[in-house]
Amino acid sequence: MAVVNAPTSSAREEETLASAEQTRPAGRGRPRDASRDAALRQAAMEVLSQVGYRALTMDAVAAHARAGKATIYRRWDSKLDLVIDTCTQLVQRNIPEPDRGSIEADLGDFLRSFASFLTGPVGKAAQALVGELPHEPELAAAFRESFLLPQRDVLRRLIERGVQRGEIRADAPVDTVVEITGACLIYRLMLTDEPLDTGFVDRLVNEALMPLLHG
Amino acid sequence: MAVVNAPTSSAREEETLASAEQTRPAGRGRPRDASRDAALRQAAMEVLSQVGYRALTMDAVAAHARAGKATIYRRWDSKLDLVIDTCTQLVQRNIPEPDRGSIEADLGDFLRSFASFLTGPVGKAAQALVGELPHEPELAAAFRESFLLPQRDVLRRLIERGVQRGEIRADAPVDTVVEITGACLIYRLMLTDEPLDTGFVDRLVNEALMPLLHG
Amino acid sequence: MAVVNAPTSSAREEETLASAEQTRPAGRGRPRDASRDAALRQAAMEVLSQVGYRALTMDAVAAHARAGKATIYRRWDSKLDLVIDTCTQLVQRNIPEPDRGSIEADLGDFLRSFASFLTGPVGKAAQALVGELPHEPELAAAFRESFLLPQRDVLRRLIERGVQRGEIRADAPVDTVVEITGACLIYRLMLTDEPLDTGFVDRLVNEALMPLLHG
Amino acid sequence: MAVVNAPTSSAREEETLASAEQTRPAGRGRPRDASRDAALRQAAMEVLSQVGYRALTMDAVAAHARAGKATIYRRWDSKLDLVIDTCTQLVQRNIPEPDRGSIEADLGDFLRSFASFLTGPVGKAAQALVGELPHEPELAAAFRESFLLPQRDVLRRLIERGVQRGEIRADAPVDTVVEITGACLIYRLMLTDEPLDTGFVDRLVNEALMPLLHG
DNA sequence: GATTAATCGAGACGGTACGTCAAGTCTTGAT
DNA sequence: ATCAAGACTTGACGTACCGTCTCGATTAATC
Repeated sequence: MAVVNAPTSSAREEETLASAEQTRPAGRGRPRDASRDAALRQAAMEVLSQVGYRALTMDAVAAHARAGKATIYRRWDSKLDLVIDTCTQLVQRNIPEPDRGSIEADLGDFLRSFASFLTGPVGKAAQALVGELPHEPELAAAFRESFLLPQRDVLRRLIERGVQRGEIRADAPVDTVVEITGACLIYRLMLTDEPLDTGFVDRLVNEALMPLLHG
Repeated sequence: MAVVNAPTSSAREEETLASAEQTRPAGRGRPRDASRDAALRQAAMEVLSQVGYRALTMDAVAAHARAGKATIYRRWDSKLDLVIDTCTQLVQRNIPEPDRGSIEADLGDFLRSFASFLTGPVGKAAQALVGELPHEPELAAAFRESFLLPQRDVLRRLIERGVQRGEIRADAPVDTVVEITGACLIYRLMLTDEPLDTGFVDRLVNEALMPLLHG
Repeated sequence: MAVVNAPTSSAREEETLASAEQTRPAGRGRPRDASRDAALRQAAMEVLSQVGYRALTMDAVAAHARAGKATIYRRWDSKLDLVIDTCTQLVQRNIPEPDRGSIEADLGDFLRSFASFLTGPVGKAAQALVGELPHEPELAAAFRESFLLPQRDVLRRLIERGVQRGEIRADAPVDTVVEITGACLIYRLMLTDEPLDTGFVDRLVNEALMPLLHG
Repeated sequence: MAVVNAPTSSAREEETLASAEQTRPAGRGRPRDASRDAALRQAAMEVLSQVGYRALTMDAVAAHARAGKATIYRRWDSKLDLVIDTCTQLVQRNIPEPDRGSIEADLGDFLRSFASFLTGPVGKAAQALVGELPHEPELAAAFRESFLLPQRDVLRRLIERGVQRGEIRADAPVDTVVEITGACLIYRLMLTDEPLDTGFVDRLVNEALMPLLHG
């Protein structure tokens, strides 16, 4: 998977996609125009959320960004690579971690903000990638690392703080609650035609998460 | 969306995809060979589960079924249409409804069998379609009707029988439990690299569903 | 090459296309509808003179004649076969042989009538076939036998009568004159945009044919 | 009709096909690879003379030239267009104009070389196009301009030199002789199974053309 | 009069070529 | 070495046609 500002040939697969931003060694010729990165990613995002992954064409992205296709392929190896990087780029540091002293308040805050984030263009883009996951291990890894894990980790920390505060019983099924939470958000986002809104989040917290945690 | 054995132009969109099998009004020419329907659907299923949706080509399906491409396009409007119909066709009547007199036993039975069904080729195919849902309203409707609703309905009936038997408190959050169940299955199937197996199902029932129902 | 009213499998290649009309042995089932022959030939002729050989489709011919394609293929082996037979059918007995006692009058009469015949639909059809001649030996043979030879023979007889009457010197280059005549008619018909009309025929006779014959 | 190195949309129909070679206005992208033009034309010529016009497929031409089909369609609008251009390209400057001081020698020289040219692949290709002439006015114009007119013009000049030298009577039917000559060559080339060889040319000159010119 | 078999229109069938379009690579001149 | 532009190969797309086959419905000759 190509990495922005790194020679395509360099293999640094072990790194996280998130830390992809990196500079070319030094170079003798004209330096890369960093503004093209942003323009291309934005173009990709626009096209992706408008027509979906399958109907996204590299020519369309190039045209949207008034760029040449080579300028894209100099940065990313493939259409898939471009889309992955574009999406993960946006997820980074978009996950706030509330700490208001109450597990119920923290849960609500976090889920509401995460839900509204998923409702945006990133959510649409993510959905477009789901179909590719089984046949693209790299994509699958990146997807989990960028979309699933961070949300999971924040959530787990929230709950653990609640445990330490004594709000939650010690033997609460944390893993299960975390999984349920992620699953329900994604489910509504991608499969159901029901809204992923505040009402839903509140109901989820009150009827499922809190009861399970309180035992 | 084209319907087998009905002229493509005929609009009977209101019907369920499941009941799609239908005969042309009268027709004086050579009738459609019903065995081609099956052969094509099977070929589509094979190719789909082998290489995924994006890499599935109509030529490959045609070759697999020893059919001409026109024979495919006579029945379905597009690659997407073929795949949708092929999948929904398979989901029908694959959902058993256990009734062993105990909500816990019924839940376990049902989830185990549904999970193993999802793990099969149909699940793989379904995943390939998720990315298209936002841009294909018809597909979305068919998907929900075939994949989501039947499972939901069976589950709800299971729970309601439990309520009637007095196993479950009357004010249990049935809708939420139903949604959680579906969401968790799909989540594991499509997004996580963790297995959708018996252990997972049992844990889900014991740690989440039963507690929520018992209150 | 198939022959009307004869089983396709019967090989009677030695016969002239012209004598193609022939009856099936006896047969037990429903007899061929002779009126379909004519309808199909006429339909073929119409389509051929309208859109040319390449753009002629069997479906179009069938539709024009309100016939099924099988009804065509029962009579002719292929598109080419149909067209050949249709054309040669029309050439037969369309070549009058004038005998007014003067070579000049006979020549003029004959060429005028032949020219007007060529100007009709048969000429258009014939032109459509020229491109196939090099790759279809059977067609080439039929074409020569039906289009070229009869005209040549009549012409040669006309000239020989002139020789016998003493109008023409005995050592006139008859073969060459005959060839020139045919060549010039075809040339104007197929390649030139100049008309194949009475004026042209008269000029040909006066400026070329008669001088050559008189020496 | 498309023109090499000119955008297909540009309408410069008034120009001769022969002068078709032309450069795009300025163009900032990668310029057309001129070597592909030649490779494609040669491939077309090879396929054409091997299998004929009808059996010529664009895929075959592309494969022969190791080119993509898009590369063909970027230059020519259709199979017919490709073939026309390929042929007319070859005719240009293939017509020598002998001047040995004697009409008889000049005629013989010219006809022999033209006949041997026609006997080659270009002649075969030309034949394949005759059937399309009535339905393709552009083709017809190009065909006449490339195949018919140049030969006619050279011939007429030959004869006129003979007139000026006093070899030929002033009132010789030049037009008719010219037309006869072209007609007889084409006739043998395309319709007859008799050879278009030296013997035929000599006979034509001796028995028809010279007598008509000498009166 | 019932049977039989070949015909009829209609149109589905396998196959092949069509002309279009997208992915990813390469080549211009210019910066 | 980069940029925009766009030509390049490859390969799938969905359409159209050929020649074959299959359906129900005629239509004679045979039984």
